[in-house]
Amino acid sequence: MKLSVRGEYALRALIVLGLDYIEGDSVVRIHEISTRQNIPKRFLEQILNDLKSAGVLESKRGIAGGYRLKRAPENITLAEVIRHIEGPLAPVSCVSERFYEKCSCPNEDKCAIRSVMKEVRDAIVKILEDVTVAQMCERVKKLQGTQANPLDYII
Amino acid sequence: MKLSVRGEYALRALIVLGLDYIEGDSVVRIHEISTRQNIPKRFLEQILNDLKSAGVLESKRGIAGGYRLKRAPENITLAEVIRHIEGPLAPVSCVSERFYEKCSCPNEDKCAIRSVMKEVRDAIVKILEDVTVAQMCERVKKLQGTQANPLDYII
DNA sequence: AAAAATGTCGATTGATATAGTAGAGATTAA
DNA sequence: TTAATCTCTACTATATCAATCGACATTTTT
Repeated sequence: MKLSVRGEYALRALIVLGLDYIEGDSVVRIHEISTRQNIPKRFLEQILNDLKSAGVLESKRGIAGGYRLKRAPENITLAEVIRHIEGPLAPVSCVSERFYEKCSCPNEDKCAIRSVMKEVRDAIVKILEDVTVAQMCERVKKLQGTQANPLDYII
Repeated sequence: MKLSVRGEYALRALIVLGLDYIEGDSVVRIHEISTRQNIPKRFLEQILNDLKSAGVLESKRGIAGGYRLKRAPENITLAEVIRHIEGPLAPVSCVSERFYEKCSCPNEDKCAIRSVMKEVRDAIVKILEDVTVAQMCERVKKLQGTQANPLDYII
């Protein structure tokens, strides 16, 4: 699958936004996410905007602007996010459900590689479709204890 | 993980060589593998040579030359092959056992993404470390019936 | 109305990886 | 000696990735 840096940044940003998520209109600035997660700001801009167009985030402009989750973190799976940012989860596109592409092998239906890669795909999808942003936030809390860890911030 | 074309070609070639594998000195020409599997010949040359230096294949030069498996197909796992051709199986190198690299997140030990990606890595590795070239050949036979399928060859 | 802090959008860049090609050489069997 | 093979190194074209930039739009505060 090989997650790109872009995809990793997306997930890191979503954790920040997930931890911040409260019903209400609270919003987090790009700059804050960038600083807390050590992500180049201009690059992060693109990514957040992309997640907005995916319907994962919403934004507020102007001086008190920023981003927040558009949906509850329980309803955002890693699979959805990664698919939107990176494309197929499958190791080869000839076994991808949503991004299928014919491959160059002589007979796709009877291809042994394909059958193995389908297993790999299923294993990946099973995990990534199960894990939500909310669960990632849980893990963060469990791993770090309930109070914010100073190391989470760049000084 | 995103298998590259190079990696896929390597596996396709290994299936041909696995099916051909008999104790003895029988050898398959690059040209034949290239034709049967629809792989650019000069590109395949590199790949087979690479698998040779990995200790997976051996070769014979000269007019009756070609390649064959150096070890029994039961002892060659897909994990080994892909790792040699492509590098890490893990989606991010900060969870790779053999190709570990530090990532840019603020605190790697307490990183939630890392913990998910570790699960993904384990799932991938479990499959790919289990499946051998011999098993791939079994699957081919099962999928195609015991006699060679004409579609296997480019006419 | 103006200023300042934010998000928005499209283009550009530099580095690296990928897929493939090319040429000259070494080895072996007939 | 010839012809068919593998071997080795280099090259190239294209795509992708990570990041940067500039100009613009929106909103709040003063």
